[in-house]
Amino acid sequence: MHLQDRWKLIIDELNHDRVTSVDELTERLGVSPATIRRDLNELHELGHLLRVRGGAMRIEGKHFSGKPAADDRRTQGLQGQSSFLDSSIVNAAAKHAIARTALDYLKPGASMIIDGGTTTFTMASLMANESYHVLTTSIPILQRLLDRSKVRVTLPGGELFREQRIILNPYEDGMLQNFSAARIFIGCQALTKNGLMQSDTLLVQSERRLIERADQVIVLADSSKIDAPASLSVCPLSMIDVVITDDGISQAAKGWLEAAGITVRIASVEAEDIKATEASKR
Amino acid sequence: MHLQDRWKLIIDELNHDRVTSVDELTERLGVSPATIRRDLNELHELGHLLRVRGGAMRIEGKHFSGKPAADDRRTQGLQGQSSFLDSSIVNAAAKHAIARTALDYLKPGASMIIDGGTTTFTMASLMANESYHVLTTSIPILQRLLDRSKVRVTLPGGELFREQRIILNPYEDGMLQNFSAARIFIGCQALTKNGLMQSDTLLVQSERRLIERADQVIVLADSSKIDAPASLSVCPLSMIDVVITDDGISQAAKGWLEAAGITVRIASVEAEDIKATEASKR
DNA sequence: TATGATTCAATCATAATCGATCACGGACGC
DNA sequence: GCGTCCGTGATCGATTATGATTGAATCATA
Repeated sequence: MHLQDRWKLIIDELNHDRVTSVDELTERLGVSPATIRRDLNELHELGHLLRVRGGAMRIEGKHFSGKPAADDRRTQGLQGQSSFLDSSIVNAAAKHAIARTALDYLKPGASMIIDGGTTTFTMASLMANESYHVLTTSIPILQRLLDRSKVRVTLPGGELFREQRIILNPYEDGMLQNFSAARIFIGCQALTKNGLMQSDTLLVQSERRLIERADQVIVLADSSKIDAPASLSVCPLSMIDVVITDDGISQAAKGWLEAAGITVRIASVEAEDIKATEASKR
Repeated sequence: MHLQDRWKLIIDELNHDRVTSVDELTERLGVSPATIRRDLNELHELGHLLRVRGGAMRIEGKHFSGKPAADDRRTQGLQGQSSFLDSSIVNAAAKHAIARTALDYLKPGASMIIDGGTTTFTMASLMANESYHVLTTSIPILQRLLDRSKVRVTLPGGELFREQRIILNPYEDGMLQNFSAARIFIGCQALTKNGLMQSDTLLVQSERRLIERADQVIVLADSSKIDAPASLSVCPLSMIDVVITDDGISQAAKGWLEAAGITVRIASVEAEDIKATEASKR
């Protein structure tokens, strides 16, 4: 019984029952309450469930009972709403590693833009409570940052788009005009030779604007996104500075990314371990 | 049997029965009356039911047939927001009645501004899913309106102020400039002859701007707010069009409000229902 | 208005749960 | 073989929920 197996079973359990308890999971998974608590806390941190006293509760909007594939694909586009059913646990691990690696590019005092998306959402979840200044259009990320007391959060004005869970002003820039960020962290539907791709028109609009306000563009994309199908181009490769991905990327893909002048950063599980080690030394 | 389970069962019970008693819940859930009372009080404070002597009553217009999801989301949305809802339980019934009465002033298609605050938050909770257009600076209200698919929600851009849970741009109007609302629904710290009062400088700033963008100003203030102490004036009485309060308001206060040209609307606290409830139990 | 019954909030004692910490044991590389 | 590292389980003090008790408040009835 490994960590990933347990996590999957816990999520399954919550997809079935609205709430579950530490005791129940202890019995069902055959591990100690301490381990269950650790798992629940971590899953809570990553936004996959809601920790409550005595157990955990499902996050509404993450429950797709019975209807497997079709729904899951649909939810992939939803900001911060991906359930474990969308992508394999392995993929989640990759996203986690990528998000952690992205943290290297933060430094206290810096301004940054964080776009909506599952990986950037994970990144926001892992962010330390430091004196960052974050601009985001994503409601889930806003919620995540609510309890980081040192993080300044700015929202551009606009209208709420429920499906994407973003705030967007189609007509003017509003707050954006005054905001200038050192970096933008951005997810995507796909990354191809044509550039950064999305499949949602609204996202394209939103992201094009955001990219303009940042000096450096950092793309968070797990390797399944590379050369994946998507219809709309947000920006060409030439505008991208860094791509953070996992070790599933092909040499060929790495090649044409670097040929476009992009720094390709590979977040492996080992790299994550190293980071954890370094962190614990301090 | 944990808190979340009990709460769900209590809400289910009310969805089925409209009223329920402490005794009945005690027996059905197998916990002590003390726990039931605590639960009912908390649920009342969170706006999920109406506490009455001996038990609890369903909030009219808040019946979520069969599907637990709707209720769960509400319960969930309130996690970690108890600091936001720190009003006394005594006034909760009044606030609820006031919020309900305020709904009379809505009509589909209308634009409105909803200010932050406990009473306006309750109002947003009770709002039907109609084609309203709402501008708000309040994060909790935004969260509440997330699942009202027909309601257009607009946010002014700006920075997050955690303590007040609002988005505010101290320097410019942003989206506000383009927004024009038929009405603004606004809460307050106090309502005196000097006008609408707050005690938080940020709120004053924010509210002054909002009031300017609305044709009609509707104040939601339970009677304890009348002539209560507060230091900062948001606007004079002359700018207020309607005050919705409960029947605890004194004749004198009603007098000087009406003398200022204000329509005073008194929301009945459903006293009849409560009496009928108790009678039917015996 | 007076009285008894019921309900209530406040208080305290107990039990459950939690997070932090340490110890054990297997996996892995040297 | 040997040590290091990570995940797990166990322990302990602290926190939090629950249940019982009590006196006050509220209500129904006379």
